[in-house]
Amino acid sequence: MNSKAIEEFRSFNRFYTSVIGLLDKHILNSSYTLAEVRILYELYHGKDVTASDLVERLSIDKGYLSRVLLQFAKRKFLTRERSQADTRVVLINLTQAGKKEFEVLNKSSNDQIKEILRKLSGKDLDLLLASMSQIKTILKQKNNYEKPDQRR
Amino acid sequence: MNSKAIEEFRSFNRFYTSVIGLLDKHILNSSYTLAEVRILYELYHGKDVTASDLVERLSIDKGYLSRVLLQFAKRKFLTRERSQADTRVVLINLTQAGKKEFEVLNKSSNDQIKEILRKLSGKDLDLLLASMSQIKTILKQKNNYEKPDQRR
DNA sequence: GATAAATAGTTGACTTAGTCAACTAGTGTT
DNA sequence: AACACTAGTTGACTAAGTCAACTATTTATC
Repeated sequence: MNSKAIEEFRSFNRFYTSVIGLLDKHILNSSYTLAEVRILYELYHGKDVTASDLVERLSIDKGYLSRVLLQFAKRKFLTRERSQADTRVVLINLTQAGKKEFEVLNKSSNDQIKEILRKLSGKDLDLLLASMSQIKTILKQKNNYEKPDQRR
Repeated sequence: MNSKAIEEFRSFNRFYTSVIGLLDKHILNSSYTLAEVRILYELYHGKDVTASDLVERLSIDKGYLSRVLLQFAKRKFLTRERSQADTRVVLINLTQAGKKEFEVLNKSSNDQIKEILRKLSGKDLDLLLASMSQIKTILKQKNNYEKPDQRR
């Protein structure tokens, strides 16, 4: 099979790993774990999110998650209330403080990316976004990256 | 500024993070750390590599690296000899066993990617690779992802 | 040419993120 | 009612990575 293609694919992966690494490193200066940021992201973008939802979406250990959520609760970033329908599940929602916290992180990430994009010409920016969209649609159609394997 | 662009960029990053995560998870089944695999990769693709080289290229802690290299040396995956020119530096090279070890890992990764690419039509494959190359050239020109900040 | 400053790599001590398994409490199934 | 199953918590642990101090050597400065 086309080993050139494989090598190019892997070359891109290495390259993009370092891109993501750079962006992540930036966020990590904000004294939050990557996992924590992702959790905040999910909570910010959903309502009545459950721990199981997060476990599934983020492929994170539920024990670990439980502790992270406990920390967030202590810091008043979120509220947890038992579901009426099923009292085993806890519905999680960000408080105003939690939303604020996420927004600060989010803005900082946006600013960093803005800085990167600002350096590009309009044409390059268009090309870049088109290429990204292209890759997403091609890889999404056949594979299921969205839902990684279940975690305990 | 164009906040749509930022959101698309970030959306791609999230998506590709999960792609890479999936690929990495695969390698991680091989009882090697990601860092270890990268180290093997660098050693395989270069000769007389030094610890400092690796620290710079992989943005890895030199203490941690030192221990990983020690393990590899114990397992006879590599040789370390003092440089004549500068006796502080140690020149690292993979042994046959080390090369073999990397090749096994490498083949396993290749097979996994082959599996992904196999599902694509020839046209999609071309588009995919073209998009990847596009992204690389656009992002590389203005930013320096290749050389992350120095580590101690 | 001696002394200071810098660099390569090692070591020890430690922290933190994440894992694993066992457990409680509640729900669905027969 | 008994059984299996799911949601979430807790305790015990480990691997990965960090940080700082140290040795040995090289380079720069006076």
